[in-house]
Amino acid sequence: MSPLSMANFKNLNPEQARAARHIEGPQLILAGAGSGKTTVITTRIAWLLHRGIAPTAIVAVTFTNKSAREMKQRLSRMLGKKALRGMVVSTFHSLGHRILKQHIETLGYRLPFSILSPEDLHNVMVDIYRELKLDISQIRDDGVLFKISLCKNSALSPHDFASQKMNLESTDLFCAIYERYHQSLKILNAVDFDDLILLPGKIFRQDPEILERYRHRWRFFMIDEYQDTNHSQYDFLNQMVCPRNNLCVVGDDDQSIYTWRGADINIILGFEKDYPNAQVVRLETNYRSTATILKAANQVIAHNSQRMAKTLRSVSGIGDKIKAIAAADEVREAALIAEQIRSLINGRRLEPGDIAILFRTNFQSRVFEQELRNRNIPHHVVGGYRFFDRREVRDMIAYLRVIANPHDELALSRIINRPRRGIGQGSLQKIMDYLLAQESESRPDLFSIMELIVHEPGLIPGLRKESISAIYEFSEFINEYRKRFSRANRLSVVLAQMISDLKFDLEFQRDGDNENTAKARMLNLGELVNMLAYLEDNWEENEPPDLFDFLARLSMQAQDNDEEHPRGRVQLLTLHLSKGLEYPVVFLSGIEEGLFPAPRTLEENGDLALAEERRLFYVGITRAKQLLYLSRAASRRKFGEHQIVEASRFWDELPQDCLEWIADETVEQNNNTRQNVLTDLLAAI
DNA sequence: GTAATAGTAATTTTT
DNA sequence: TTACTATTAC
Repeated sequence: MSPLSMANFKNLNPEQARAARHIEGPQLILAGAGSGKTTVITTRIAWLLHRGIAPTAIVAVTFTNKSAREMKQRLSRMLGKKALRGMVVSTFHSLGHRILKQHIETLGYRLPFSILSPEDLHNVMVDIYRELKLDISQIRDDGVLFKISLCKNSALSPHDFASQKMNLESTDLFCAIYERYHQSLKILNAVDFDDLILLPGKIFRQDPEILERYRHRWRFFMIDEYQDTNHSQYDFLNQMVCPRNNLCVVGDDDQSIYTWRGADINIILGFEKDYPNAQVVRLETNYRSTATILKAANQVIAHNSQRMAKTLRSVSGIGDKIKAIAAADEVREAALIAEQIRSLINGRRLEPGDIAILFRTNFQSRVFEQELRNRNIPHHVVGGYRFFDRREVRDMIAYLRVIANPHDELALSRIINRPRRGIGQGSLQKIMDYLLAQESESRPDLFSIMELIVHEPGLIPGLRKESISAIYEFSEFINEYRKRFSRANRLSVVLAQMISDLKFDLEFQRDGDNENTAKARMLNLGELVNMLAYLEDNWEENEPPDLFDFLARLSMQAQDNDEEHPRGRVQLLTLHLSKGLEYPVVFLSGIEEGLFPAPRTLEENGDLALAEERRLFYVGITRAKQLLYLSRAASRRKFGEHQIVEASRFWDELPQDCLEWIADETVEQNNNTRQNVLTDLLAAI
């Protein structure tokens, strides 16, 4: 063994070492929170390489792009970049995309294809509802898109899914919608997120030769966060792994928090049945948190009945008590937390970056932002209002999508009149009416119709002359840039050129933006250019990246570019996003009935949902290394109105002797009967 | 075809 | 409260 790997093993406890030394066959690592699983994974990969296994034979799958990136960084620090050449470290979705990029044509799609955003999918559904004469405003309430996604993630046929999960009369309707949905996607030459997993599995089944090629190349698989695997991922993976079953999975059933997305905890619970002779290793020593924090975590999770029993042991001291805060309302809650943070930074020599504020729902972040800003405490909202949600950014991405994939009518109709060029709703509707009247099998796409119109101005009656010449100029513009992008050796240069050609700055002024917002919007577009330049500079494949690669990256990595977790700032994030992260100080806020546990799932799914919410609580608690604060408000503004809220049932599940209450003076005063008057008064300030 | 206004609906969690 | 939609006036 090289001295390097010797040193690596020395730092592991016996169980960790046993897990890291495993090479062939199936292995299940049950890794409790903070038990050093990342170290085990990276050490095991080092061990595989040390034993002469080629990096190109290893695939490590993570749940988020962020953890993929971190794993890569850790590995290259340990072994050097060279040693990792050709190793796949990615999310399930990027892995699927990699395969589709090679083989999607066998399913009748063309390259490049588009990956549709939730917004695009909604638009697709609007058309389907119109066609079926259904009420468009019900799309959201029906949750059709959600159901379609769940159906795909469960690897069920629409019929099976519908008959299992819905009542009988809606089964046919669901199947009809499902079928139309896929026809639409096919016409757009586009896939949704779930297809990135589902379609590769389909290709494998349809074409064993392709599957065989991947089996030959990839011989060792490691899957992180296995408890969050869904059936479609399981199927995809299972095909590649067979028959060698060199599969090492790492997970913790207590941290399964994605069943609403089709993840099935039974997959990890059934691992030993699925893969007989599996080596099972339990990591129960926690190196992260104080004994007090762990005691709370253990006691909370013990309320769940269906779990692989385990208890985390602490190696740290007792530590401070858990601080509990009950504030008058959500503004006071945020203010108290901000004040605590201020004194932690001043008194305890903590950096803002050591601190995180966690919450159940995104909208809770606003008040915190406000209060932190008021006190000049540097902070950052992870994943909140996303860069990619900005209108101008989405517009520019739509341009790129049309240029890359001419069939992408969704993107095309988004930009056809942006900047305004005189092709308004009316004209677009006339064209679309004409299109929809064509036979659906052979119907041309919007873009080629536009070119036809130019040559044959009478094709669509009632189209104004001005509109026709605008259509001409627009399609010329797209064609010109399609040419430039395909010839360019620096895509980012062409993109910058295109942005300035489009004169978006003038458009922003016309929108009535003031000078500052217009500038900010231009800066956002500039940021898009930077991202493309960054991609070009750091591309590791042999062929240089094209627009398709850039777009894929944008849709799959939307949430985490390098700016996503800037150091040195208080981090604000949802509990879901906090999984896998740790902070010296954690504030877990809004622990109230009606908020956490979230009420909506409780109605539908009862105990199962409550158990998942509890796991989420457990995840939150175990993020903290030294100090944990739990808080709630007595009143919270909902839809602009104050409502009295109760303490969450989770409070009762905590060891009360570990809690130390911090008083909010306004709550003390509220013990008078003037409760409502006071909260209202406070809110008015 | 565009801009301004009034009216309405909404808050789980995300690759 | 905000954010999005539909209607109306220009």
